[in-house]
Amino acid sequence: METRDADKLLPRDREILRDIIATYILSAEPVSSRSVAKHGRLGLSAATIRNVMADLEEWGYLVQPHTSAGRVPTPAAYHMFIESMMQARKLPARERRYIEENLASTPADADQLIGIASHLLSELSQQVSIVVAPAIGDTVLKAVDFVPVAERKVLCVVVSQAGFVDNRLIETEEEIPRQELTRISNYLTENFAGQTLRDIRDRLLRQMTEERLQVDTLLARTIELAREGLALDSQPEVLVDGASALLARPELADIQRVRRMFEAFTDKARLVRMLNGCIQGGGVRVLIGDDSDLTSELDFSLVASSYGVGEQPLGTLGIFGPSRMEYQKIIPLVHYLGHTLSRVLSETFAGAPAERWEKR
Amino acid sequence: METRDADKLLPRDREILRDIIATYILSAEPVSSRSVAKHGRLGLSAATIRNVMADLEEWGYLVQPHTSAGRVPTPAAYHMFIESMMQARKLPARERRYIEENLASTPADADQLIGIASHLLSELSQQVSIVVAPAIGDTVLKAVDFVPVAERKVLCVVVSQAGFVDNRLIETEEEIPRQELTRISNYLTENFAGQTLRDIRDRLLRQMTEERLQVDTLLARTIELAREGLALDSQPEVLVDGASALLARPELADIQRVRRMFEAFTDKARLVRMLNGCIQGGGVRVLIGDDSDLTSELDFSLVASSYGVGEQPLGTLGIFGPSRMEYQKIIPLVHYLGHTLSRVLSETFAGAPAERWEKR
DNA sequence: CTTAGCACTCTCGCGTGGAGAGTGCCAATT
DNA sequence: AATTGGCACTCTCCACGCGAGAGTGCTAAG
Repeated sequence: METRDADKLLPRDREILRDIIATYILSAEPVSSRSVAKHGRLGLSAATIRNVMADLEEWGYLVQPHTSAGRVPTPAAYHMFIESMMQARKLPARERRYIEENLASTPADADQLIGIASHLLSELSQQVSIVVAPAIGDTVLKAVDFVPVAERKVLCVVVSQAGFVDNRLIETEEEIPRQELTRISNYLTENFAGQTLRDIRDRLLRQMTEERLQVDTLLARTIELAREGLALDSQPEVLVDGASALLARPELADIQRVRRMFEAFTDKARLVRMLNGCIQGGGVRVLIGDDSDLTSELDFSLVASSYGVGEQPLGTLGIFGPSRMEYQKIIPLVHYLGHTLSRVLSETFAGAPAERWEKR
Repeated sequence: METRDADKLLPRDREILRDIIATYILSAEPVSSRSVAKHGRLGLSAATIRNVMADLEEWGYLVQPHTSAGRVPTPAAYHMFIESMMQARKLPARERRYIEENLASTPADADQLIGIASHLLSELSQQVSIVVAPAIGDTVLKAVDFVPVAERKVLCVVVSQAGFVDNRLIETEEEIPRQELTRISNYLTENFAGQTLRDIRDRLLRQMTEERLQVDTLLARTIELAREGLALDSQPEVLVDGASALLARPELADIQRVRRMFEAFTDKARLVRMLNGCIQGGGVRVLIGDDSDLTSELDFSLVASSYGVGEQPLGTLGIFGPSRMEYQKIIPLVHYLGHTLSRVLSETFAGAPAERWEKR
């Protein structure tokens, strides 16, 4: 099977392939030569279409499930379709407004925002949405606070620049009075706001080794609390929403696939790895079929985009569903939502408008 | 069909019913008279068993899917089984240790703890676990903190006595300097710790109307922040875990049921209502079949228990699965986990051992 | 190069029929 | 009077086959 580049195809062949893909996306059933001949605006007979289809199969753009069935697009076909056969439709004004209303109307902290974004994605696409929150170690500090909750137990609350809140319980070696905790909170917040947790922790630990001998108790305690409280080993959070809508689709008629899909969602680490492969560049990335083990097993695709504040990408958001998805709708949706989430985060928490997340 | 109380049944009938239920729980297939005759320790012939089974069907403890199929227990049968036919096996030491290691080894805040508990439940039962976090309005305040995150945007962080952390973004009418926010945090924490958020908010609002005229700006701001920050309208959080394990079970062979199940999980409000029906009393409650719309639709059961700190119940935790579940294992598991979670929460955050959550 | 025609292939739905499992009932037994 | 063996009956499940329908590939004609 010799593959053939997009520009090697004749315009007519491209048109036929486009028709087949578009039809299949809507119908979920193998497309026959007859239906292309009827529907297509080319005025060709079914027999001619058949010849072209045989060629397209040879180039690797179509497969048939069995002899005497219609044909189904391959991942390569979808890629070409997205690349050069569809015009990404602008997101309808209704949906833009809906997103705007839900995401930008009432003030919400960043964790709530990504929850809303996840829900919007799955609701508007009727597919599964996946949103990855920022990894804690990379977030830029806005404020730290230490709250005593029990004897020798201190709760460390970290607020990141982008408005994400994380907390962690620390067991201290000795009881630290409330006032001192407040002083330490203030000290850390005033001196280290604007740096990433990773940097702060490293600096404090270095400081500790340098001044080990003449260290005073306050500083020692500060370092102790920071070492524990700013630990970064935790996995980024992953939100998955809308799984039940997917179950309505014909490709999930058999339980085994449903199960594999759910197992895929359960393996958060793999999801994160996959999603984060898409984080470079501000645009939308699409993984189809062979691009990743996860998508190829199931004949699924992933449409993903990153979001962030100002220059800095923070997390990823995307849609996971059958390869046969309406890319003309899904891609603008993911793009718009990534952009809007970034904008809202920037406006709310940084006070400055986003630059990098240009409007499309 | 006249139902008949448990004590009206002859010992032999009870023994046979017990056998049928136990067999069905393991096999998931209608139980025949022959298999009872063979397996049972009664030394009766299949024909005799058949007569008894016909009676049991008449009393409402068994049904047959169709003539010439074995029989299946009804919800009434399960209830009787749980009530008086099984000895709740003690949880194996291995599992106790496993729970202990995961729940009580490293310090974790309450939100992490309920996450771990949820995961343990589903892992050890191979069923779906559901954990309901405390409703924010009912939690007892340990500390409040206001963190400025942007111009006129303040993040309110509330830590409850039991170690739950919640936060909410507030938009203030005018910019409030950081130092003043700290003073307000301290004021609220020192004066109101130990009361529920609901009470605090009510008291502050009343105070406001009383002193409206000669109110000073600091107090006004305090009230403004408290009104917004301690708002209680939010739904309690619900954690659902282990759905993929359930898909392996034979009762979910058809997609429609899987879908209904997922839709049930998505409707958090209903879940919470159902779970909270179980919150009274420290023990384990079991809902089967007709007890609730949710369980009857699917032939599912819910085994639930509440957890809390000291005297106060805070949330609910439980297992949701086919009625045909191994109650002898599941009930002790839910009981033990509810108890352990309560104990850990109490030890960590209240400093005092639980009394109400007695050891079994 | 296109197209009509045709033979060929494969799936799918449907009815049939037999095997198997389980029951209900009756008559015999203890 | 309770228990049991025997037997006819019912219902499910599966395998088989058959025919209809859909779609293709190929060939020969336009």
